[in-house]
Amino acid sequence: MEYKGYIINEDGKSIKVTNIKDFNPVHTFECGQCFRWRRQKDGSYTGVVREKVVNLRFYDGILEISNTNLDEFKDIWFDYFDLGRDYTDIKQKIMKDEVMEKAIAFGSGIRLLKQDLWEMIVSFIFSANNRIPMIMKTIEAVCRKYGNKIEYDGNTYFTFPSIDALSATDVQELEVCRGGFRCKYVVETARKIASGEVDIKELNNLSADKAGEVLMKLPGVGPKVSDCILLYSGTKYEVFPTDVWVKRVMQELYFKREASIREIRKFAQEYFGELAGFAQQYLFYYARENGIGAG
DNA sequence: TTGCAGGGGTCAA
DNA sequence: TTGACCCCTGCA
Repeated sequence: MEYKGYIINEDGKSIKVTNIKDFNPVHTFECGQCFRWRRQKDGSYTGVVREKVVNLRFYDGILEISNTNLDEFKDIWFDYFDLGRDYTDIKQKIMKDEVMEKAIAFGSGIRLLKQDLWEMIVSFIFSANNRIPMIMKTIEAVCRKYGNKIEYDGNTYFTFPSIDALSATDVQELEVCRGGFRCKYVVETARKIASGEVDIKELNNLSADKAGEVLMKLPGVGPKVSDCILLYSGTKYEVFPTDVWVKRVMQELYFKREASIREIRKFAQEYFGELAGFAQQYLFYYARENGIGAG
């Protein structure tokens, strides 16, 4: 069966998608954009997306996804893995200098996942002033406590909780998930969205700046978290989330001096234009994995 | 063993 | 513009 240029075989348990380019699961799942994909001993990745648990492996240009089928490929995975986008072309366009050449070579298999907007809002509120392993633990605990149970391959997994589930809880209860001072932001945010005070369905129709303004009405969401939410939900690609790592790599490799977050964002958005978000992801992964600016 | 700094920012003063 | 902030890890 062919679907939008990909040849897909399904056997009732899994699908194999051939002709996948510009994809490497390590680059994609370890580049800081997602928190719920876990590397298995055999090198495959298992993750929860929407109501599904799947296991994924990649070899010889073949993307094999277990516990799914062709209908779900069309409905979920094609968009989720951004398979309609030509990353070869994107990379060429943002490879403007030697820095980007190195960063892109290093993370050549990064794809920006189109993840659930609500899940990104909560996840990146938890990310503020926090470390990745800790963020993952907290999110997992939140799913365990407030999500729905899914059984797969002898293990129990949990879906990401609904807006209603988190708006109905109270801060003290959420705090057992070890989210610290961010818990009050998450509960308040859930309530503002549930009540309709902040409308997150309209973000697609707004400019990136306006969409950011809407998101920043939510407690715990500032410029950086807002950019992450927009980028990793596939809502806007011209944003340039500037955290401490991106700040460091930009200072060291572009500015050659101290520069403010504001200045860096502005520069990047002018330099990379509508593809700034992609550039950020290669730069972030390159900086963090190589400890650029850390010493 | 204990103690302390600091982290993929945001908020409030 | 600057400190506090939950919790945890790394390192004296």
